Amino acid sequence: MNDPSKSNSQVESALSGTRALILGGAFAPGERLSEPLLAERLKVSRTPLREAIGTLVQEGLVERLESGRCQVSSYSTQDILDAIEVRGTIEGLAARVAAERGTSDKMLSECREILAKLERAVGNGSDIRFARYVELNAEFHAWMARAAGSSVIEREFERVSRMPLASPSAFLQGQEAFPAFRDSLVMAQRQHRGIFEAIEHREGARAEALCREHARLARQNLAFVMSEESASRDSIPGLSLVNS
Amino acid sequence: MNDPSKSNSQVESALSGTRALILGGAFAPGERLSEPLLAERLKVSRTPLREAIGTLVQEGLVERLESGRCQVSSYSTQDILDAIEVRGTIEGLAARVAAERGTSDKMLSECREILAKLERAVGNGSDIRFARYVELNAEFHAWMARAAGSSVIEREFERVSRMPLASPSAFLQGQEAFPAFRDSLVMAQRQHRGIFEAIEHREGARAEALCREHARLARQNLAFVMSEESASRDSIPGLSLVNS
DNA sequence: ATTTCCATAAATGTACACATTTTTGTGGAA
DNA sequence: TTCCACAAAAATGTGTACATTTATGGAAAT
Repeated sequence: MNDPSKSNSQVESALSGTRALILGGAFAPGERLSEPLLAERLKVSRTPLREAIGTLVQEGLVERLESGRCQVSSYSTQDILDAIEVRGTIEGLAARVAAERGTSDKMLSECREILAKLERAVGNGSDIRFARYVELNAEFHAWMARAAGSSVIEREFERVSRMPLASPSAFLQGQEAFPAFRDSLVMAQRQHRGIFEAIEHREGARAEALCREHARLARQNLAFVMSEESASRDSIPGLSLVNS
Repeated sequence: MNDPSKSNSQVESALSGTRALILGGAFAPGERLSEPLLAERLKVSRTPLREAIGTLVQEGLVERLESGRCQVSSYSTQDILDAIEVRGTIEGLAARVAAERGTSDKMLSECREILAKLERAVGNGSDIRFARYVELNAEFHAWMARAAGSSVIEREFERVSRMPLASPSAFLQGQEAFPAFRDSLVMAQRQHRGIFEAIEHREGARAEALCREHARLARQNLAFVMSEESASRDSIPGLSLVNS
């Protein structure tokens, strides 16, 4: 809806195709990309493919070597933790500014509605509608991005949300079977409420601190999916790029 | 030094050329760019020019319309204030992490040297070596980017430093004649010292708060160059893009 | 005078060819 | 064996043509 994704353009096709290949583990971390080969594989010509690769470079999924060649990125666990910290920091900024500068009644009631739906999706904690939760969680975060009322902040917010493996729902795919994740969702929803309240009552510092801590929930999720307990190590998009 | 800028490539030439034209006020804010015309003007073909424009879009200097055309960005004063706030926030994150995780002796002494040079450049406050100060100031900020010891944070740090009109030295060009600016530099140098001390003594919260406040010095500089008192409204690169 | 519509002009998106650079692999010398 | 040089192969950088989309401007109708 928000994303006008001109899905019938060659560059869009190259972008989503390459991204899917990388996140799906079709390349080893550090593996070089060949434009001619990739272009043939994706049925696009090199021109739009190169533009797509440029986008992936700035997203961080691909790195450009000095020679001009590109390689698939490789992340350490620490890299992901740092990216989560960056996201929490920017989200915290957005929330603080939203609180300090104030938010319209219309925005506030929009958020109340999202929160109510989230609570319904979480239910009593044992019968979570998982996919629905992920969708609404994304809505809540999009709301926060807008809440600051600043296009500059919104822009940065969206950028850091796209950092590989740092997105709010990066580790939520197909984990619904694990009780630890359900608990995590209940906790997250409490924090959503807290963040909203802080913004509503113009408590900037509280909103910021809660946002940072909220982002840090992703740490636990990361630790869990990296553990042996989770059989889904390669069901999480992009997790194959994590080395140490 | 740090920037390997392959200065003899066509895309580099297109990039610096277009950037210079925009910052120099060759286009009105909101003016559409024509690839064929620009290409001819810069003596490059459309292929590298398009890549350069893509970079400028992600820098924020150019916006892409839905039709695919591009236009030169237009900023409100608030946009710049917000960008400064974003920069202060990320710099604060870097400083906090540097303090919390600790910084090597080698890094610390590197910074001490930069600070000593800065103090010499500032002198007693009345005979500031302006250009030298700007150069060393950039060094200090580059040091902070590295100090966190995280490539992810360093990357974001550098990104936000490139946001138009939000860079640490965006408003320092050719303002040396004004006493208010000299005072600002003395103040800034005090803050540099404070940030360094906080990092050295592992005082994360202090380092973060000081960084944020340090970035906000740019607000005053902005207010000053926007005032009538400053005759240099169009000697500052990019200031012609500011409307309200 | 204003609006609508259409023809024309111009811009963007894409493919492809070719020059240049980088990588790769082989063979010979230390 | 290991190292170096060099030729072959392959990749990237760039120019350009062309198809398609979008913008422009003027004529006709209201």
